[in-house]
Amino acid sequence: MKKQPHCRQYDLINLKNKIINTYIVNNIVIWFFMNNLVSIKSATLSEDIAQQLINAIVQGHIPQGSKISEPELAKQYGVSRGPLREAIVKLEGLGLVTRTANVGARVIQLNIQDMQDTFTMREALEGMATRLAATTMHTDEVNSLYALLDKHQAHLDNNQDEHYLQQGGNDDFHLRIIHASGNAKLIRLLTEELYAVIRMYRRHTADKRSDPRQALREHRAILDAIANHEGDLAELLMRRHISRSCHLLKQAMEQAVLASH
Amino acid sequence: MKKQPHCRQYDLINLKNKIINTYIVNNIVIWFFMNNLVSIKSATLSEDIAQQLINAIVQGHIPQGSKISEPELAKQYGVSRGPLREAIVKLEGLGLVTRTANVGARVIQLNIQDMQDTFTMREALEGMATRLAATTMHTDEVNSLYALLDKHQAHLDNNQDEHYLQQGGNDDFHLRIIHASGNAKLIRLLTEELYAVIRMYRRHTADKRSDPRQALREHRAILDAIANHEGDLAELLMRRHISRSCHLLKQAMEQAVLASH
DNA sequence: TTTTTATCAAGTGTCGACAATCCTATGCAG
DNA sequence: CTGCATAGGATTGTCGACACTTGATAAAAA
Repeated sequence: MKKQPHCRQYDLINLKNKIINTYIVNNIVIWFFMNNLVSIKSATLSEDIAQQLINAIVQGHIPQGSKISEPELAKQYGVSRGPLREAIVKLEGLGLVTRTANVGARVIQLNIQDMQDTFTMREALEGMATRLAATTMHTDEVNSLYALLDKHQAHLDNNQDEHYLQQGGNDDFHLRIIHASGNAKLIRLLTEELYAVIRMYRRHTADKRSDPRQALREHRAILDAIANHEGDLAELLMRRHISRSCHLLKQAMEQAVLASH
Repeated sequence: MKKQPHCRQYDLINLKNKIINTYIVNNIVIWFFMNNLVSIKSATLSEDIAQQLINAIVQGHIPQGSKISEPELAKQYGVSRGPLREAIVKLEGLGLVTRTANVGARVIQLNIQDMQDTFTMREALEGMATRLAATTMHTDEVNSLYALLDKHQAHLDNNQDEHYLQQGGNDDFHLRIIHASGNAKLIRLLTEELYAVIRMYRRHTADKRSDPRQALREHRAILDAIANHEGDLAELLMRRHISRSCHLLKQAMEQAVLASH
């Protein structure tokens, strides 16, 4: 078999008269063949392992507080310890594990104090993102967000698929506002680093206390402020919204602690 | 020579009737012998290399935008490529370098947009830290900070050693407020991750426009608000203070760009 | 019994080597 | 001269092996 030719960043290559479009985004290689997705994989093993580890930790397959054994995981994922260690270093940077020299890595232990600290940071950052979005967001993007909220409303009225809002749907609104801020640093920190821990907290506490209708009302108020380009108000409302969800999560965690005794 | 016994975390060991106190803090090993500092070094090579690389980049010994060659640096620091790679992964997490698969790492290129994005994040985070500090700071800590500002005032009145304020002295005030917030996540992000890039920006732009007396006045106003436990006001003042320094830095960078043409 | 010391397997930190990929230079065809 | 294909050196990604540390167990001393 002929050796595969080079695939460069955002490159269009011609392989035996077949047009293959190759993208490399964030070190993830994506192959299109005649506009159809052919293959998608990380360019390096360590990227791959890191992503798998993040998912495993967030979803609880690797329990919180447990020790991470390098030889064991290496065997499990079928790689050597080199890429695995790189992945662990990355997880340490994300705050998902803590490492001690000559001892090893340990998955973080969730607790109320840490959760509040995290949500306080999120409050500050996402509040700022909302303020920025309010000053720069275009009318069509605002309308698109209104349509998203209408869809959420429809989901609630039909009283079906309520899980959708609790899972990804609720995040859509937040993520799109964050991206609308246009601040690359802010986007990276909130969406790549902080959200891993936040999703972990939500995953591990079945927050049935949260009221989707109340959340939707707050989302509408925030979007109204953005549509009117009222940065101050938008930031204030977003901070209150996050602070409130933090409070609810705290109650759920306290209840879980009581139930376990 | 007898083999050295184990030195565990926060351990007190007895080596041939000599009392040696061993601390391991943040993977940095510190040895005391009869209350005198004997030796201090990182527990692992990668920690050591990472710290040296951070300093080299922040102080410009490794120029911005330059490519990082693993074999070259490994030879230079006298280590193998393994620990060096771990250090580079860490630097990527700090946002000091960007990595591309199969190509390598590159020191970030400073520019005005990135600087503004960074300072906007800092504004949000340090504003929140100031708000938290205003609600929790004790009287003695407030007085200690007033003493610090008086010292700064004395430095200014003597019109000597003005460099002290520009360098570390100015940061003292900010760092102590951040620590007073009591939010561990916030402290780590601001002091360990963000400040590396911020120091890099200040280092590479001789910001002679900044007026130490004005900065000192603003510091006093912030501290007054903290002393009165006015969280809202303290946050507002800190954000304005940071926004102003961002504006000055931007002017300096624009001037530097013009001068280089 | 209690405390100290020695021993040992498991795990982590580090290294050198090989395979895969990228970048540059050279040659060739048009 | 320009554009494309190929070849080569240099760099990155990955692997297996070895030295040192750790934590626990067993032996020895008080």
